[in-house]
Amino acid sequence: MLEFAILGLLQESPMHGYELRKELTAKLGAIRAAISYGSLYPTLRRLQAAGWITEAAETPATAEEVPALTSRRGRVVYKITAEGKERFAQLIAQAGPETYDDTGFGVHFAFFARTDQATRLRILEGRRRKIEERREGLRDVLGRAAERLDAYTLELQRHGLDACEREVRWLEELIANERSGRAPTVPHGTAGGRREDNSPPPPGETRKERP
Amino acid sequence: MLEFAILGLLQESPMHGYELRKELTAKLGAIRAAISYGSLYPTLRRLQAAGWITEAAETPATAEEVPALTSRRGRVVYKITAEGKERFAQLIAQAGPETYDDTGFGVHFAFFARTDQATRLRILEGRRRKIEERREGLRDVLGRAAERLDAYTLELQRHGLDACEREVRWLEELIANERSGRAPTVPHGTAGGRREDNSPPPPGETRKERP
DNA sequence: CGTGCGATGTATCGGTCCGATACATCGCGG
DNA sequence: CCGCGATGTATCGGACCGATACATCGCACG
Repeated sequence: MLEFAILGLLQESPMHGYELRKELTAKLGAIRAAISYGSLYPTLRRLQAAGWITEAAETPATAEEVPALTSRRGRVVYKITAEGKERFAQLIAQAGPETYDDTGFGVHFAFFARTDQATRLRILEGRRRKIEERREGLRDVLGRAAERLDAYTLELQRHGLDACEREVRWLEELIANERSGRAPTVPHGTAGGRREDNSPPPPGETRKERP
Repeated sequence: MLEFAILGLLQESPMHGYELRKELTAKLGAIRAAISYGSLYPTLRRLQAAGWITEAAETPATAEEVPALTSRRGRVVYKITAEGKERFAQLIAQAGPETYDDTGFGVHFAFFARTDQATRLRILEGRRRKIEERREGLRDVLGRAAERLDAYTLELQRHGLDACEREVRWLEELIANERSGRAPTVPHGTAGGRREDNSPPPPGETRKERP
């Protein structure tokens, strides 16, 4: 998951670890707490070893300079390689079961702007299926096993069930939207859909809407 | 977290691993997917080594019998020890930061029937605080950084924000309910609050309703 | 002027938990 | 009688977290 997210972010621009974490936190804030350095740095090493990212060595001020004072480690900027882009595309295409769990789905969704429509639809539907299953499980427990459980546990299940139903509805809207070929914005009542998205030209896909 | 849940469940009755997993799944179904054996069995060993649970050896049919045919491993039933109960009480009392994250809160909530009212209140309020912080973070991103993010990412944040607001409201209700000393049931429309819970005498608290 | 502190920045270590895998037993239907 | 799905215990490698350590930079406050 982290691998996927890093590869996705580095496609927008080269970054160093600290920055990467901040961007990750901003982009995935709805999904999970801040990523830990204890996973970030080892993963960066792994990706570099695999050849999917490379160090881009912070502009050393016209060479000559920098007399290695105190060894001056400085920030390590990473950028994605061609192989890395390939890897990312491959990770998008093949959807394992982990693509539909809470974190996996969230991360994939966050990079939908770099995902082609067919895949978006597939992921959205897979997620819906998974949530529907969880919902049925909760309904079962609330129906059949209700007597065995205490009031607090039951309340927890009810709240969970509520969240499931809500998410299914959300997914339905997104799927319908996606099928009709329109932009992602869902009619939300408040917080009217800002559109525009002046981000860097989404490479290849997403540019269905030709001006 | 797993340690806490196991100790909590084994207080209701002795169980073997497989059974434990099923009960865990039923009780925590709203929170997380089924627990993995890859964590369950090692944790059981750890708890046993610490002296918090012991093997209760499935009734060996009046001894003598069982000629070790094919070594007959059979099911291993665990039960909680006095030290284990102490440990559980201690884990309830001390609330670290992990008590308020999604999983930690869920697990603690699931055992609220074994938690005294003051602690319930403290946990509920801690959780509310945490969710409010997450909510503010999302509002910030949706306000300030909205232009930098693509439409899908924004939609994800909106959905997350929605979930936060909903959970805060849920917590408010629970807290109000708790303060007024009443039972946990939240006015939900459907599924009126069943009470009873004939499990072993909840130690000290929760037994407001004496027959 | 210095000094200390919070933000920036890289890195490791131990521990928890997951997913895959393996393997044995039991009861039941074909 | 055979297979197959449920029951049941167990291990291994890997992902990720939380705590911790340490170094640099800028600036506010004395």
